[in-house]
Amino acid sequence: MNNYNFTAIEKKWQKYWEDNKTFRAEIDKTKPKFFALIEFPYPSGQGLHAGHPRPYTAMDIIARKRRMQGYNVLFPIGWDAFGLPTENYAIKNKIHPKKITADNIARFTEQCKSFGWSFDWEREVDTTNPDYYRWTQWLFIQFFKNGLAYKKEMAVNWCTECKVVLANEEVIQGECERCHGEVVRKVKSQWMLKITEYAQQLIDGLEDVDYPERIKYSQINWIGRSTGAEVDFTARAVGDISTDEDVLRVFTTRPDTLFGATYMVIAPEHPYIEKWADSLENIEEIRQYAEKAARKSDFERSEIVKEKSGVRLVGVNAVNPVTEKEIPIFISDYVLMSYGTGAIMAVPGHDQRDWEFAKKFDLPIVEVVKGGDIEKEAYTDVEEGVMVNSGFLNDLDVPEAKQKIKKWLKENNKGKSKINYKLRDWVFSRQRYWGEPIPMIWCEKCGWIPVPEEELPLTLPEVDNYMPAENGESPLSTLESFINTTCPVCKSPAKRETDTMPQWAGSSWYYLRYADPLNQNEFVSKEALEYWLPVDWYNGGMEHTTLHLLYSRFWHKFLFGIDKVNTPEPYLKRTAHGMILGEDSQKMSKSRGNTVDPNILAAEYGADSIRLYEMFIGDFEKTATWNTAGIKGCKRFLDRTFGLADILRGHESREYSDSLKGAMHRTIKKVSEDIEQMKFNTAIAAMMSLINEIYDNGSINCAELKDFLILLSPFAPHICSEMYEMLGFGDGVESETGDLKQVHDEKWLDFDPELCVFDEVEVVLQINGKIKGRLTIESGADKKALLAAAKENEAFCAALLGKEIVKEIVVPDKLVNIVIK
RNA sequence: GCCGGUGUGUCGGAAUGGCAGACGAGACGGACUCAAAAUCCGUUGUGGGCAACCACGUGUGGGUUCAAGUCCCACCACCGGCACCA
Repeated sequence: MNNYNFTAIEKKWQKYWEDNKTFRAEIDKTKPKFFALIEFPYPSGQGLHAGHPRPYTAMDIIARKRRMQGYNVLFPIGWDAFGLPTENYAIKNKIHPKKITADNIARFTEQCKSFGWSFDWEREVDTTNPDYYRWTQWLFIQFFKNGLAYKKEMAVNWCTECKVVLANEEVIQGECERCHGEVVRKVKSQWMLKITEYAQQLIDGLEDVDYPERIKYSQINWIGRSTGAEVDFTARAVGDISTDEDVLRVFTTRPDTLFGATYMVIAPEHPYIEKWADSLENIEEIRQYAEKAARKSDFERSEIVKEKSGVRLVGVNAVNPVTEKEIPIFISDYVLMSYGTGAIMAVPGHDQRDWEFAKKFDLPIVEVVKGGDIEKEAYTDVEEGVMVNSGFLNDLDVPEAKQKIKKWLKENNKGKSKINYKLRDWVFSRQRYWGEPIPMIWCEKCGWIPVPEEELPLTLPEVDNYMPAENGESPLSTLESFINTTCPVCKSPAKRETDTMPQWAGSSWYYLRYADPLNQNEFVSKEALEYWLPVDWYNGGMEHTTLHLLYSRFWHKFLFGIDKVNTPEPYLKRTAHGMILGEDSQKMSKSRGNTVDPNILAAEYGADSIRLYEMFIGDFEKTATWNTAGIKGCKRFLDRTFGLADILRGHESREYSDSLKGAMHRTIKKVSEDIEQMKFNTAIAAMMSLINEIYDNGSINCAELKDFLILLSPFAPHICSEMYEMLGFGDGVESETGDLKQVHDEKWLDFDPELCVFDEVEVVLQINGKIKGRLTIESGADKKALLAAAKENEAFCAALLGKEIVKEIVVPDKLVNIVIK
């Protein structure tokens, strides 16, 4: 058998698809639409790597199948092109990032096209194109106008290497996600987006979408809802009744344990510390502790997890609102200013951290819930346990006590029920060049004013040096011509914001732009929106679950709220693929030298072989280890597919032959169902089994080969198109020559469930669960017939002879098991 | 520490509670060839036996069941996420 000439074939069909705009998507209301989305790539200088083709081929298979099922498919591609690596490369090589980006996109485009993915290339978007980021800026202004973008002085994560502010989510174990530089805390004025306002909606919305449980679960955990109560304690200087009482508010999930609160702890950054400075005898010690805590990154703060540290505020005490006893106040870095109110009531009997702290500082531990041994550890069980030492709460169980104390707090104006979220607002400012300029103007008289929408895009100006300024500000801050402007409201001199947006900005709404990428008047037209949205199926990486996926859901919910989009959720269905590791089972990286260039392999084995291999490598949802040797099996399978032409018996047959009919129907069923569940590996295995059976059969007829090509075409579209044309398949299968007939114009195949079953099945005969023989019988035989047939089996009978039968288990088409004594 | 996931031949991996190892890779033997590659045929979990066959076998230990890779309990290892969240 000759190997097929994949180089020529793949070029030919790629050119055909491009010339004929085969995969162009246009609104057609006579057809159901299907919006298939992949995570658009960051066009890095390294080019496509082995990880890209896996998710892209997977969605391509689904998109191609949907087209054959009669859907009008939108399957777009674009470039998430702002970002640090490009900027760092620009700084190092003194090349404009725009130029680098253009080169990278050109390279990526060529590489993507050589895999034959059925993208609509006319809808390409590029987040760095002013026609695109004009609308990213416009969207920011909508956030601002609706009170969801605000500036805030805050301690931020500062990467000492990149000299840039990072979002909490970009800090990995105290290191910068990108450069692994040390991250410390630094106070800066930052633009923030109020994602917290959507915390509840982001949780609730998950009920209506088809996401895997593990994704819903991580998003819910990330948002971190907890229900409890805010309780107002009072605090005042010791022995000085003339001073005013201050209200020290805490958040607690255990208001039922209020009688056990024997001290309080506030965060080192708590504003009351300076307010109370005059009353505090040890203010210097307190300030020193606070300063030390501030210098530590969150990582370092959490590293000292075993040993609790803190300083007592000498001179100010608090009063527990129910016991009315005076209790001490401490500062400690285990209390975070960013969560709750920055202050806690400490209940050492029933919270392990408080318990450890109390042991260290020798503070009273009071049992208020019976059930544990608080000498040894805190008793935290809320399920069973009865209140004690708790005044009017005594003898209630925990849930009852929670209800009663909340009522009491409300009636006595000492607090109220409260829901808290771990989710924090999104730091949206970057002091970098290669990002969308934030379209805001600072006017001494009018405050922050957005750039008038008709002046958008606010384009990135040319600079000589892309390096952030030494003080950490954006390179734009050194550009007088950019900074100086006039206030759009009062026309007096004003200054522009010099921060740019984070990379997540452009990717938070790109799926919307795909619906209407060339629109110059709106970010997307109503008509396009109503036809194409929401996205029907979005596949991407697990690593974006709590970042990109949550951010874009937030933007979408905001837009839904101001009536700019028509659905509450952007994505109906989300799936996640596993990563591809290098041959050494390590994450692929240039420094490890274990990267794989899929284009080099495609040149050697053919794009269809690589597509197939990446789908065959293992369970799509799990990480997989690359093994170049494994491609051979897929290449052989395609060679054998091409060889089917040699054993084709004429062009007459319109129906499957008796010898292959069952196998054909079974494979159609298996492949159809497996694609829907993204079990591509077993779908391919089924087709391999079928081809083995065809070769065992010795020949194939025209109906069988044509349908085999239809089935395989989403996986290996080039070879299938070629054979389809070569063999003259199409409307009339008898044609010998054929015009350019395209396999993807065919209808996807149906199967007959009745024909999927085998005529005969082998049934296992067991005695006490041990296999004693096998029996071939027509499939579907009922229990009685099966048992009777089993008892006629000689070896089986012999084993049963003279034994007492206790039980007979018969499973049709599977087994007969007889339990004997 | 907490949460989630995974653990099956030499390797990648299959198995609605019903014949473990589909499919592929690799290896070995053979055919073709001057030879090699490619291709084709066969063998390939472990131990025992000339054989048909027998015993054992899905991280470890227990349990449920006529029947467990699959369900339950405890543990171990690895991978990923989170890091005192009141």
